[in-house]
Amino acid sequence: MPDLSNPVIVQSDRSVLLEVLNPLFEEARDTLAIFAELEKSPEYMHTYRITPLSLWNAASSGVTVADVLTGLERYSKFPLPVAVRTEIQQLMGRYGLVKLIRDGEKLFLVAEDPVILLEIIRHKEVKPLLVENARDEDLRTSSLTQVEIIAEARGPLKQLLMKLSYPVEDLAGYNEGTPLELAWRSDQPEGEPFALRSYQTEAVATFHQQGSVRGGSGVLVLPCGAGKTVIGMGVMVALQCETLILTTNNSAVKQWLRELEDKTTLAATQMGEYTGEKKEICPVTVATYQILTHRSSATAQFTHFHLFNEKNWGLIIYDEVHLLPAPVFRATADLQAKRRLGLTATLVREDGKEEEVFSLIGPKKVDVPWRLLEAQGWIATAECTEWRIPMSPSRRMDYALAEEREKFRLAAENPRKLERVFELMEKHQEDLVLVIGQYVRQLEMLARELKAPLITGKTPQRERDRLYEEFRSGRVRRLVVSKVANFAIDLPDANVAIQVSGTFGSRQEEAQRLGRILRPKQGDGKAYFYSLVSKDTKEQEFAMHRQLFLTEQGYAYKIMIEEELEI
DNA sequence: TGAGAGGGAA
DNA sequence: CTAGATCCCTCTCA
Repeated sequence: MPDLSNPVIVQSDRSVLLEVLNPLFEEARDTLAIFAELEKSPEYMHTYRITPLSLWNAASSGVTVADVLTGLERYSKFPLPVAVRTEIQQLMGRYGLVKLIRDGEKLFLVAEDPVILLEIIRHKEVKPLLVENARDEDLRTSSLTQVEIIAEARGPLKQLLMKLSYPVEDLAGYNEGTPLELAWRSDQPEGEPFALRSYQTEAVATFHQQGSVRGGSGVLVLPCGAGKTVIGMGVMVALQCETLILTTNNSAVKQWLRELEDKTTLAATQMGEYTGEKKEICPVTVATYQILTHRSSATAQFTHFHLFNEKNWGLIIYDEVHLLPAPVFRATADLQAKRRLGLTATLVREDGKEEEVFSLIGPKKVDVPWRLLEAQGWIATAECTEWRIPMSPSRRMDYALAEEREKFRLAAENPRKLERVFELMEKHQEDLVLVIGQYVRQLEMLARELKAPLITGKTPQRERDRLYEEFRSGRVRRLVVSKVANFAIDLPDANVAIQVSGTFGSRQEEAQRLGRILRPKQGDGKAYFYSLVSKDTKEQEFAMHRQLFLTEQGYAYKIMIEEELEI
């Protein structure tokens, strides 16, 4: 029976339309997020797509075909297209059709259905990954259900089978690594003893699975502010082994070390950093991705890959796994016998290598919904507004005549944004406001007009520290910041962010910037995020793409349109 | 030994 | 697609 009051339309190409203004929108969105990817999020109608990977990620975190189908049926206006129903069954059923298991030192690829196994081992790229006598035609009988593979081929085989649409369930287990004793510190320096939040405890347990082969590798998806570091440390405490932590930049390295020192019993001598600055190798070592991707100019070899073998790591933590660079994937393919924990706020990568994450780090284990955190008061409620601001008639003319590549910048630097910034400043006099933008020229102008300090990449660290401190103490209530805001985790919290320009459509960027203002606040506890874009321009289009991530995370954007001036 | 500038990379 | 920022290495200067 059609029920037109429902918010969802499922189409036979596996795309899903969701009405934003429908009373069931939020419920339906939270359901779709479990097994579908958000593709577009304009004001009134969001588009999701059910992909093989989104189904496999769901399957690996325990979601069943029945869950998906009933979820879709509950919110759908029309009966599910039969084709979609069968495709979901077939695709989702493929996860776990083939498994990797271990018997002593040997690794086997296993399938209950001999036909599937035969299809796989006949494949010419699979063949070289099997042990020699398994390649022999004569050994293949119609009832063959397992075949030995070369142990080193564990990673490459999983990648290859992913391409052939047979996502492998890897149950071959792990090396324990060198043991390392560590625990949470009971003597917290600052009052309250430290305790994991309930969803953090659950996340650790789901990853760990009491050390069984079902746990031990995979990705935890946690919204900004959910405490990724804490969960990483929780896994370390559960596993008690030497650990390599890989992260995006130097300040994140410092942050991990600070947190480890503050919250665990590890002694300072047991942890170190492996970066451009220092090359320490300790039982717990924190390194940047960048140092691993560095090649010697003479030999073009990766200079620091030896770090992976310097110690018998029992766990590798991939912080912000959506940013993990390609060479590190290659190294990780050879590390499949080590436990691997990926941490991220989103599975979506701008380079589209989501399948590599699934094959080589592991499938999604846990997805902590943003709404849970908000409901429990761990993050602030944010009000997001996009202001569409027209350009002056003369600028519109310039825009129309400009080269493709100049258009974006012309729109981004629309001087009429300044008036809106002043108005917002007026409204938020008592608040701590960050003005964030992409073009230094534009920001210099804004800083001058607002009489606020400016921080860009050129600002020396000392100067930054001083300004951060002034801001933190409230002596300075406005800061103008460039792209440094995307990376600097030491930037103090604010409760208002005004984005005057952003890059071409990076979803992560928007998220990082919003993350700046999401810590719970005093007062009305609310955070405000404003994005200023020039009306009817490329900038407006790119803004839509950026907002995808926030919509995915459960934020609603309010669109405000400024009136044209009379000519 | 450490700070700082300059260049290349992704 | 740009412009901007970061990181790593190397070199120089005290």
